[in-house]
Order: sequence, then C-alpha cells, then structure tokens
Amino acid sequence: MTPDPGRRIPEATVARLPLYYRVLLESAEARVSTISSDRLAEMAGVNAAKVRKDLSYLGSFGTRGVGYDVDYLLHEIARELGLTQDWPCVIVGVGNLGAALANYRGFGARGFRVVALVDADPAKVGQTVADLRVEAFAELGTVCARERIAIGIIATPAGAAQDAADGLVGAGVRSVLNFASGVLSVPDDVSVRKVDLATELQILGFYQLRGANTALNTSRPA
Amino acid sequence: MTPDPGRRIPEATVARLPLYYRVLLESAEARVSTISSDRLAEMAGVNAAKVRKDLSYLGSFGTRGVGYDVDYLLHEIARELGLTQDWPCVIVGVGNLGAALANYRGFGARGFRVVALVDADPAKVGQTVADLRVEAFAELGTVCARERIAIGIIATPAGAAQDAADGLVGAGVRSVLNFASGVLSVPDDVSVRKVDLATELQILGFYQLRGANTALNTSRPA
DNA sequence: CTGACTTCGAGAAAACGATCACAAGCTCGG
DNA sequence: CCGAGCTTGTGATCGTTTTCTCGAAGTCAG
Repeated sequence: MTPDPGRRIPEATVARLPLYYRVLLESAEARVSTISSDRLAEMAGVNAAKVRKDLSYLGSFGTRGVGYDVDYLLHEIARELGLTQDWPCVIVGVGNLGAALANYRGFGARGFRVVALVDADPAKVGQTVADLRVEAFAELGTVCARERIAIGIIATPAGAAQDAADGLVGAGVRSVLNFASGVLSVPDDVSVRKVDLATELQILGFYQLRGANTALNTSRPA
Repeated sequence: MTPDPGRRIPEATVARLPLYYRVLLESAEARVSTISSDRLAEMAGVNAAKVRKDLSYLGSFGTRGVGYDVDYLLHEIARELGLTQDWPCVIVGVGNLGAALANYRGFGARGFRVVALVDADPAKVGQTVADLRVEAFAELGTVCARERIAIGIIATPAGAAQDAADGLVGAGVRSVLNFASGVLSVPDDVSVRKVDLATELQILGFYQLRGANTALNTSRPA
C-alpha cells in the first residue's frame, strides 16, 4: 500500500473529476461555501458514495458532520487536473470543425488556450481564423516548439488523422485529442482521447432500438 | 419489435461495436472477405479475446480455423446498431458548433441525417445553414412531429441546454446527444450521451501531469 | 483420409468499479 | 460537558469487464 506518494487514482474517477469541478464552480458562483457529498452527488447526477470514494482518492478534504469546503475542493481538483497550469494547444485541420473549435468560447476556460492552427491545404495557409494565422502543416514541428505546445487537437478528415498524429508525436506532443474517426496508432507514452460523433450516434441508435436508457455520462475511461 | 430474447449486451461491448464497424468497413473496401479476431483486434487497437467475447454476444458468426466473414459481420453489427434504419436528427442551437455539425460530412454516414435546425435567437431564424432553414425554438415540438425526429443534438450554450433538453423530451424525443457542458436531467426512459471538449482536455491534463497514458477509446459506458 | 495447423467460443479467474453499511469525527443546543 | 444529529472516510461486498486458457471445429496439403 502506498498511501500518499504513489496515490493511484482510478481512470473512472479521473473521468469524473471534471464533472465535479464544474458543479463546484456553479456552487462557488452561488456563494455556497460548503457542500455535502449528497448535494454534490445530486448536482452531478451520480451516487453519493461514489462522490465520497472519488474524493477520498485525492485526500481527506471533507469535515465530518459538515461536508466539503467548496473553494478548497475546487483548488485541490484544479491542482490534480493541472488546471492551475497553462496548456497551449494546436488545432490540426482548420475545416468546419477545426474552425468551430478555434472559435469555441469557454474552451480555453481554464488553462487550455488554442495558440496555433495548422492545415495541409495551401489555400488555407495565411488565412486568419479566430485571430490566429493558419500555418502550413509542414511547419508543425516548428510551431510546436515555438509555442511549447502541450496538447494537439486533430480535426482533419479521417484520412489525414494518422499523419497529423505522427506529426504531433514527432514534434514531442504527448497528449492528443482526436476528433477524426478511425484509430490512431501512437507510442505508449502518448495519451489519446477520441471524440467521435458517429460513434455516439450509433450507440444512441442501439438503445433506441431497444427500450433501454444510457447513463448521463460520456466521460468514459478506456 | 423484439430485439432478441435473452441476449443482453454489456454497455462496454455496445460502445465498441461502432469501432468494429468502422474497421470492418475499411477491410471491406480493401476487398478483404474474411478477418480473424486477431487482425480485427490489431486494427481496432484492442485485445483479441475482447473482440471474440464482444462478437459472441451478437451470436456465433465466426468459423473456427478461418475467422469472420467481413460482409456478414458488417451486416449483423449494422442491424444491431440500427444502422439499417433511418434516424432523422434535429440540431438545437446553430452557433459555431451547431453550424459545423450541420455541415459535417460523414455525419449522416449511415442513417443519421440532420433534417432540421432550431435556434432561440430570432436573428438566426430564417437563415439557411447547410441547406436547411433555421426554425424557431418555439417550433421544436412541431418540427419534431413533422420530421419524425428520433435524435436531438444539443449544441446550445450551457445555460440553454436544460431548456433544449426539456423541449426535446416534451416533443417525444428519447435519444439526446449533448455537446453543452453541465448535467442534463431527463426522465429515465430517455438516453443521453454527453460529448464535452473541456472534460476531455482536463482528463488529458491529468495524465500530462503524471507520466501515464490513456486508452485510445473514448466510447465509455456509464 | 489423416495429421498439422489455425481460429473461434466459452468457462474460469482476475481486475476493476460501484455500492453498502457503519464507525469515527465533527457541530451545536442546552 | 454531554448527547443528539450530521456527514465523512473506508472496509466489505457485489456486479461488471477484462483477460486467460483450452477444447472444439474448421482448413488444407499430401
């Protein structure tokens, strides 16, 4: 047992931390200073025991008989998720989706800022989208180094996604968010998360055929 | 319609079916007529035992010593996911994201067609986006009935998401794909899947802080 | 037809995650 | 200071998912 230093947090818990964070933000804005696991669970749409178990992986932040201090908990979760830091992002592929992502407000909400755009289409290079100049895909390495890119966002057509991923990995990027369909192959030390519209719709299709219901959560581990 | 008698398919498996479907489509296009669980697993980025277990929930479609017939398997998965049917979708909220989704090709890939757009902003109503006329949010009920909407896609700001959901549910829609952040509350018989950029980035942030890696899959049950 | 080889299907075990249940620890009124 | 009333933190339990393993069932060369 490694109680403190090697504190391993289960994937399922990590996937829920952003949810708790959002709920706590709402509470903080409503001038709530203390919140119970019960209330937090209700607002997050999960079960209270799960909330307590999840938070206990971060440490013992609650006060028995009282609940959790909202501000303190916010701070702790933010620290755990790295929201206290700045993560410069690059979007690869400035089509419909890429442009929409670049313009998306509340995106850079906490620490995540889109600082560069890259596209393989020479016609797009030089254009300005969301106050950023689109640069050539060939410059990806240079751009990543210059901007100290931490996260690459792939918004290319499916066919170009692997090239995009290879470029990012080659440029030293170790976290990738992939909006293109299809599977990316990357080295073991690179994290990839996939967001796929078609997949989600197909899952809905399955449950629509049956009578059942799905959970409210899409933040699944893998 | 009776989906099938006792066969219950685990959520985790359902979430992977779209992945297998895509991989099989690629194989079919490459004129591959038969595929082993090993090869399929490699292409999908999962483990072979998992592939076999998953497919076994659908039935015994493989041939020992040979593998699976690509076309047959495609057909069976398509049937299970309801891809053989037509699912008319409405997008609620035609901002940056909503418009990008409406224009997204390969979206309506198999059976999922965006047939209506709705927005609460009077200035947007009447505009044409992706060959569709934007209609008033107040007309949502009428629109859903007229177009026999099966799936509602919420692309509104966070503050309007619950209203959008209520409107959809009130109009009889039982499957919702939510791009807005925050938790939706809906009746038990309604399926909701959430796609949240901020959540995904925050999860990447967590693993970036540590040295670890995440799985390639984002299609998590709940 | 036979034997070597391949691959599926499924039972069993292991890992993981969700939930239960309750002792421990806190606050507050009197 | 004490006892009643909350709420956390966590060991125990249960269900789900993943992985392991191997017999069964097929192909194919000769």
